Amino acid sequence: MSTVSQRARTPEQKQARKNAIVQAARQLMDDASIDDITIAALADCSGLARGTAYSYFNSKEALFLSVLESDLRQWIDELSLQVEVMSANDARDVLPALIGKSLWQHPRLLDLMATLHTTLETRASQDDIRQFKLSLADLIRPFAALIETKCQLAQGTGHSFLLTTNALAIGLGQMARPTPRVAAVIDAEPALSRFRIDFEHQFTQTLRSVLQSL
Amino acid sequence: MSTVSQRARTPEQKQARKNAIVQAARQLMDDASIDDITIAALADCSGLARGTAYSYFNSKEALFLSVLESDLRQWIDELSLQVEVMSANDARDVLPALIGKSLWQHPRLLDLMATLHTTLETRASQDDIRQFKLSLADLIRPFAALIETKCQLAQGTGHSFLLTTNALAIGLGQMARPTPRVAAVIDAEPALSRFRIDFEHQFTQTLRSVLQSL
Amino acid sequence: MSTVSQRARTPEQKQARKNAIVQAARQLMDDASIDDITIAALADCSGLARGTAYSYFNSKEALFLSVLESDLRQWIDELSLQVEVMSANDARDVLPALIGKSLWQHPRLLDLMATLHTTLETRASQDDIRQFKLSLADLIRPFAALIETKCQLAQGTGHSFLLTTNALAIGLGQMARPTPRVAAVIDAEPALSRFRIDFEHQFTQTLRSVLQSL
Amino acid sequence: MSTVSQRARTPEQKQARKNAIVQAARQLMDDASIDDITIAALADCSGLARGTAYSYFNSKEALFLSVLESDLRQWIDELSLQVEVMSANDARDVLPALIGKSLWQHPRLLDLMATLHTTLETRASQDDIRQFKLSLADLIRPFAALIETKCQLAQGTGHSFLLTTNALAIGLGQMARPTPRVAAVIDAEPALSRFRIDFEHQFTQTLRSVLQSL
DNA sequence: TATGAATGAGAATTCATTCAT
DNA sequence: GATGAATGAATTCTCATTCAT
Repeated sequence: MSTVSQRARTPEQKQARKNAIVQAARQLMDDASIDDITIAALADCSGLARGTAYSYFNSKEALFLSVLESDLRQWIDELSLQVEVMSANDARDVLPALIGKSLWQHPRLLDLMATLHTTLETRASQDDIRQFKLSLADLIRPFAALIETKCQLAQGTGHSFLLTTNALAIGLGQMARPTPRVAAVIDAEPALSRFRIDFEHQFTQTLRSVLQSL
Repeated sequence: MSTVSQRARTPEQKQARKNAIVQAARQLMDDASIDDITIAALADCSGLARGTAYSYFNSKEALFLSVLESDLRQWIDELSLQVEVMSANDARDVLPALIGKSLWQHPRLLDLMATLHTTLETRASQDDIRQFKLSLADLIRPFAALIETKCQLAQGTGHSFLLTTNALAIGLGQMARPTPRVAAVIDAEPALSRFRIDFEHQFTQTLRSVLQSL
Repeated sequence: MSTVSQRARTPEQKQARKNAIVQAARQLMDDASIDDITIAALADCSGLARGTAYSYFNSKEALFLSVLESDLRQWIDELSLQVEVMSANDARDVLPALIGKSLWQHPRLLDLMATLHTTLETRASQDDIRQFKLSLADLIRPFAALIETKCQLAQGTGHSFLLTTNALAIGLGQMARPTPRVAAVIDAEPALSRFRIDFEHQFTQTLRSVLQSL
Repeated sequence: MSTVSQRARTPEQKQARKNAIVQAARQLMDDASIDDITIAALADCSGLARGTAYSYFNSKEALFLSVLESDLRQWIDELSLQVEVMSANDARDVLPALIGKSLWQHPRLLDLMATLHTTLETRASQDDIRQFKLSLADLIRPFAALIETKCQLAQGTGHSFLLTTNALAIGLGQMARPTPRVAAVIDAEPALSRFRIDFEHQFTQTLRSVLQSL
């Protein structure tokens, strides 16, 4: 539970407040799924009042859309740095594993990506959706371009590649991180061993194939 | 709204009841998401009482787990027939498109697959999960084997292939079938045209690459 | 807090349940305004669970619409008996005072009538409004006819008379029964003595004039 | 959205501010009920900040009490002019229709009058209530006197007449101006045609009877 | 088995008002 | 006086599940 300054007046302070709320959300996501995180908990955790969250976000969904955007931005930034220093020879070989590894290390991002279509975009307002998607598009564009360059892909192929990346992150992310109860079942039944999934391996393999064929 | 006989006594009658409920669930899924389908509606639609559903299923989740199992069984059966008559030469080329097309024609299946890890397995009891997963394993095994044979894949690769298939079905299925509100946003903003996704194309492409490299 | 039988099965028992809830509402209205009565309190007072109220009424508003209908029915029944035994000579003279007195003795009815247009009909669903209004029409028709007969009024005049009655009940009812705070102000300021209103007197006077001129 | 000068220092400027807020309230009342008008909207519309409204009014209720007072003052002034030029012969005949017509043309006033006892006086502070009522008394006194003179009524009868006027304005005003939803129900059901009310007619009739008998 | 009445937990959101600046 | 960020109380309604009959 972090507390912030008294009252946000300047745009910077306001942004700081937004960040504080987003940060609280991140924290809570370590121990609970989005559905189980209440605005009350969020408020407590960020040291603000229940209603204050709503001066910064239109809804719970808008809030988590913001978390996703911010997490995604960080992730892409991180990755971009690594991709940029990559030799063009390696890129096709190394990129899939790099992404897979990175994704696996960002379970919150995997959660958010899976929740996006299921819950977030289902309940958010059109305006919030639009804003999020436009930001997302801006975020993706240069990254797709960078990948195209490094991997010497045809124009437009970068987007397609990221699309598949996203689909796999959602699908494999869910399969590879079962809830404790599901994990217990899988572990207890030898016949279910096939359902124990190695995210990084599976993800990398698939993405590598995709990249090969582009 | 179908009505069934007064009282199910024989195992056959009981199975008929189960089927009736599953059938009602299928029907309702045409117009609503699982979350929006209430047990009350299910009861009405199957001509039974609210409580009766609980004589046949332990929970709402267990019920939809049954729907998924049943849908999946049908789907695999259908597909198996088509794969079996496939010439081994074509298989690698044709299989991905075949699966993609078929999946796209079974939106209910796409919904169920996406809901499985998110909701169904999260809330169902361990027993129900176990039962479902064991059935699923039985269902998949011969299909994976068939694919391995037809496509001349190494042992175990069939499973891996189906894993990827599943991940893509979940991820791309969600992206390619936005809710009306999301679709409206995408359609209204030229900058978002990239988010309009051709499921069959994207799916087939990816799966073909995967198959190629196995 | 009254408790009722375990489970309402027959239509009679169900009606009894409805009545019990309505009765609880009546009870609570003695000490609080409709706005201040929560469904929770209502449930407690009727010995039922929160949700149960909603199997009998679609909304809080629908519930109070029922209270109003029932109170009105009783009131009209009572009054009808008295009007019926009235000599035709007296009727025009006596009716206004009778109504005025009776209304004054039914403060809950005054409250409900005032709330009807303000809150109840504003928030209830169309269906609930329709049902209420149709019942109301049925309730009023014979009463209006009775009045026409007794007071030897022209056809249709009874309705008009009741309309005015209603308007005065609403308006004068509010003015004549100020909240404690308002009453305190009026009592403390001599200049406001005119705002201390004798409901029965004012009501009767006005209604008598109206009746005279019909 | 009107904007006012930077800072009110002189009493005139302060009064101007108050007027600006009252004016904004009037504007917003054209499209929304008092309950639906938020202080935020009021602030926006008057070009002031949320908190500033509270330098001029103790509460939302006090504010609308001011609107009512001001509207009532204008209305009485208007009407007084017309009554003053009335011939004493006509007065009794013409006054009810004049008031009815004028009231019907001031829907905002009807709203405020209906809200007065229901909400405004219920929630305002004693001081605000006192102040309002005293102003009201001052407002009414000369008008009542004027009516007494013109219509040759006994002393004190003018007040009584205005009392009835108020009651009818409240009651009939509500009945004659149903919300769209209620109107839809009434229009759709032939059995409810009696609930479609002609305010001016009903009001004038009743008031004329009252006046006759005074 | 079948029924369907009863249960009751659970949480987002609004908005008048305050008060630090 | 003016501002507007922060506050936080307060409540309806849904719906999966149970269990008496």
